[in-house]
Parts: sequence; structure tokens; C-alpha cells
Amino acid sequence: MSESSAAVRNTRQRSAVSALLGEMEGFHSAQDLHAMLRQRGERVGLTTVYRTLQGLADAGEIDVMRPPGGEHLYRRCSEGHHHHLVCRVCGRTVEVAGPAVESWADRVAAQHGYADVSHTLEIFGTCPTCPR
Amino acid sequence: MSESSAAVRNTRQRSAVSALLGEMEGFHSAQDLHAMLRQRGERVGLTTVYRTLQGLADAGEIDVMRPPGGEHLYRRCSEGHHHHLVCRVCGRTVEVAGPAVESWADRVAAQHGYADVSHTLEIFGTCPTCPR
DNA sequence: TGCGTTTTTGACAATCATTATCGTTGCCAC
DNA sequence: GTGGCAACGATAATGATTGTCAAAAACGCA
Ligand SMILES: [Zn+2]
Ligand SMILES: [Zn+2]
Ligand SMILES: [Zn+2]
Ligand SMILES: [Zn+2]
Repeated sequence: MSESSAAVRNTRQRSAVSALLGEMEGFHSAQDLHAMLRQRGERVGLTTVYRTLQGLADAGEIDVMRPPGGEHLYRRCSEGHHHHLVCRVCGRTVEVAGPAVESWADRVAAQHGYADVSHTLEIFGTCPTCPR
Repeated sequence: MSESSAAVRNTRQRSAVSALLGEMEGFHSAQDLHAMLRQRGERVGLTTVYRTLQGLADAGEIDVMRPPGGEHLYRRCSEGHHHHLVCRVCGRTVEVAGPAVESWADRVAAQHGYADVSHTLEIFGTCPTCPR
């Protein structure tokens, strides 16, 4: 018994949020995305934006970043495990993969007897187009 | 002229917070530390605990961790740049150094033209004493 | 196409860590 | 000593995120 339906329904709001994420370049907050939707004339509640983003994040369809002292930022990324190189001025983001880092983290954790290992890694800097 | 005094005054409250951090083993939140101080009979305001922790963090004397969906956690660490391997059950923390990771991050950033590079890295797992 | 069931929505209230206020306290250089 | 100025702290404010719950909308099925 039990699992009968994934029961994920197709709604106008969910599509709107997902579509918007498809067009956005960098990371954006829930509040930002909500404001953009409103300007487009899309009628979507803030609560729904939060819920949708959370769902997409849980499903691994979008990435979440928690910058120091700010709101959560969301972005549609390419598939597979990767990390972000972010401009701390304009937010321009580059996806970077580092197999060596991945294995290093797992190895270090194993050496100390830690199991079920995961990690977070973000690189910050000022991008070429943001002199000064 | 200019720099005359660091102007950092010695106060009973600052000493209390700093001393407490010296005895604590893992990471603790501002609210936790404040509660501990009160139980000891130390009379320190919550605002002051926040301010002191922030100051110590800015001065690089303590490390801050921002676990997903929780408060900021503080801990007195050894000197020098390092990262943390944290048990997501009990909080037991091991400091780890990874020169290879440091250079990798800098190299990747440089390749993309990013300057003034910094990074954040945390490894999570369940420690040996937290079976299951 | 109409219906019932179940999910989703969204306006609004609630949470809660952190920050801002601002009058009082007390450190410390002189 | 004492005056100036940093630090304190009770309290209010902030603000992102989450909880609530009645109403709206999907969708499987007839
Ligand atoms: Zn930039
Ligand atoms: Zn990784
Ligand atoms: Zn543990
Ligand atoms: Zn590092």
C-alpha cells in the first residue's frame, strides 16, 4: 500500500516560477522573483513562490545559495554536482566542478570516522567586469 | 594622527563571553551562550553577547558557522585558515586543513578572471559516536 | 462535460533570530 | 579625580521565512 500518487499537479503559478527561473541569469531571492512576476502581470502569491522554490530545490532542479547576511538565493543550474564562483559585487556566477575537492572531502571525513558525508563550498571574488 | 587607540575597552561582559568560549567544546549559538552566562550568575545582556561575538568574529578570534535553517554558531578555534568537519547530529567538530583545496579555489577563480578571492567550505557527516 | 477528491493557493498572522534605539553605566587616559 | 566616549542593555523594530485554513483549481473518472 502506501505510495499511490506522486500527486504533483501542474499549476499556472508553478509554471510561471519555473519559466522565470529559466530566463534569469544569476541568483535571485524569492522576494525578487515574486516582484518580477507581479510586474509581468502574473498573479502569484509570495507564499506560493517560497513553496515552489523550496520544492524545486528539494527536487534538485535548482540550486540554493545562502550568502552571509542575506536572503536565500535561487538559480536554475546545470545538472550534476558542482559549486559556484560568485562575484560579490554583481552576482555573476560561474559553475565550477572540482572532482579533486569532492574526493578530498570524502576522504577527510572518512579518516575521522564520519559517515553519510556531504559538503558546501562557495567561492567569492570580484569578476572581470566589476573593476575596482 | 589617526590611529591612536584601538579603543577596545576591557569590560566584565566581554571577559565573560570570551572566557565561556574558551571552555566550550563545540559550536554554540548566541542565545545558548547567553543562557549559559545567566545560569552562571553572570549578568550580561543578550544584545551584548551578540555584539561581542560579532566583534570577536570580525577580529578573526572566533569562527562562525551558518547551518542550514538555524542560527549562527560560534566557536573559538585554532589560528590559521581551516575548515570544519561537523557531525550533523551532535555537532562534534573537527578542524581540517586542505592546502590543495585552497590553491584549487584560487586557481579556478583566477582562471575566470575573478580577483580578491575568498571561499567557504563545510563538511557534514555523522560522527563515530553517533551511530545510526 | 460534470463530479468528487485531493492538492494547491494565497491573504494574513505568527515566528524568531538579529539589529536598531537611546538613555544609562563605567572604563580609562590625562 | 573627572570628563569624554565606548560599552551596555532593556526594549522595540526589522524582516525573511513559515504556519494557517478557507477558497480555488487540477485531474481521474464517469
Ligand atoms: Zn561582478
Ligand atoms: Zn562538491
Ligand atoms: Zn555526533
Ligand atoms: Zn579554505
